[in-house]
Amino acid sequence: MSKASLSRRLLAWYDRHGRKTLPWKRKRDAYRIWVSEIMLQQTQVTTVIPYFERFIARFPNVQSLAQAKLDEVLHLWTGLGYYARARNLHQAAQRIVREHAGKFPRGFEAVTDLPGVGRSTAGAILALAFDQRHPILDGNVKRVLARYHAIDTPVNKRATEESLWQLAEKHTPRSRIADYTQAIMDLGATVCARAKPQCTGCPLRTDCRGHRSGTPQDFPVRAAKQKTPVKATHMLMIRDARGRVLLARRPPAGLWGGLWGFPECADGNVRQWCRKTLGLNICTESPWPMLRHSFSHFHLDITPIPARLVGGTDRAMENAETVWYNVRRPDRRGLSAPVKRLLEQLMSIEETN
DNA sequence: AACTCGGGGAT
DNA sequence: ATCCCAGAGTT
Repeated sequence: MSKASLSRRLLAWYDRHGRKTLPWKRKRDAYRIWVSEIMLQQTQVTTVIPYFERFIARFPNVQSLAQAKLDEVLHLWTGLGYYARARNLHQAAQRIVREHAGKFPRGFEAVTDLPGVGRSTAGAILALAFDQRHPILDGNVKRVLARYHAIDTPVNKRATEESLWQLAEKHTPRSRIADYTQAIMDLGATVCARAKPQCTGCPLRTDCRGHRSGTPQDFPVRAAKQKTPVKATHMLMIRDARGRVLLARRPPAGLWGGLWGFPECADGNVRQWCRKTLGLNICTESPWPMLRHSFSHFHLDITPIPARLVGGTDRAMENAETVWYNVRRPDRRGLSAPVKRLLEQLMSIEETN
């Protein structure tokens, strides 16, 4: 047994080696901490930073976010993934303005009641913003605790996760909660990294059972998952006489919910599908090379098919759900990563014309 | 308790 | 190519 508690050693390490210059730590503002915590769900810090900077520059406070159009919020989320986070963030901002007079709530129940905020994110926000004592259990904490206690049951199982919550609660100190919360995440992100943990520099190594086992990298244990299936789709890049391309808004929920994308069809007669479904006559050109887009649960093989509109533009195709998009002048819409990439390729073709 | 939901960095 | 990341919501 070590003399000092885990939290005490962790805080001493944090005072020397913690990350204190992250953009959302420039000042202790619940709004900024909330936005950062949502962006950081299942997303690495280095990926989030430029998105966070742009988002805060455009929406510096909860009022500006609440008043924004969803299309613009999704636009600033384009490429970040998990777009339900953006929809929930927008809706939660409106509820904070309406139900909490524009002030971020300080009660745990009120915070978890906000869409997109669960047990761990609520704990992190309240700990980091208001120094309230709540445990968190994100990927970093799971890894640190699973190694420290050499937990050999899968962490992605219910029972293990519940015991990890108990350990997280037990280790959370009575004071300096904000620093401790940042400290255990920083340790997990740097010293106690997923690969090649640097145990030499770890303040917990004296009584870490994972380190004692000799193979700390074997923790945490995860249940094997089945291999990801492959799906296929065709994205129709229909261009009119002016070089504009047809985009349609996807359904508000589900995959890429609320984002704008190309009409998609399965394999078959593309021209016939287009006439029956969209009421448009087109002539297709030779397909572009297939591109694979990988999700956590399946791969999507995308075949981009450029096509020309035959005949005039149908007035019915200009409405709230469809638009003839000018690739030379991108506007503020949410786009999935592959659609954004294809639009940029279309634009570079326009440039050479 | 198991699925669904993105994209990218690291390996 | 796989793994996993400051997880939450739905079924």
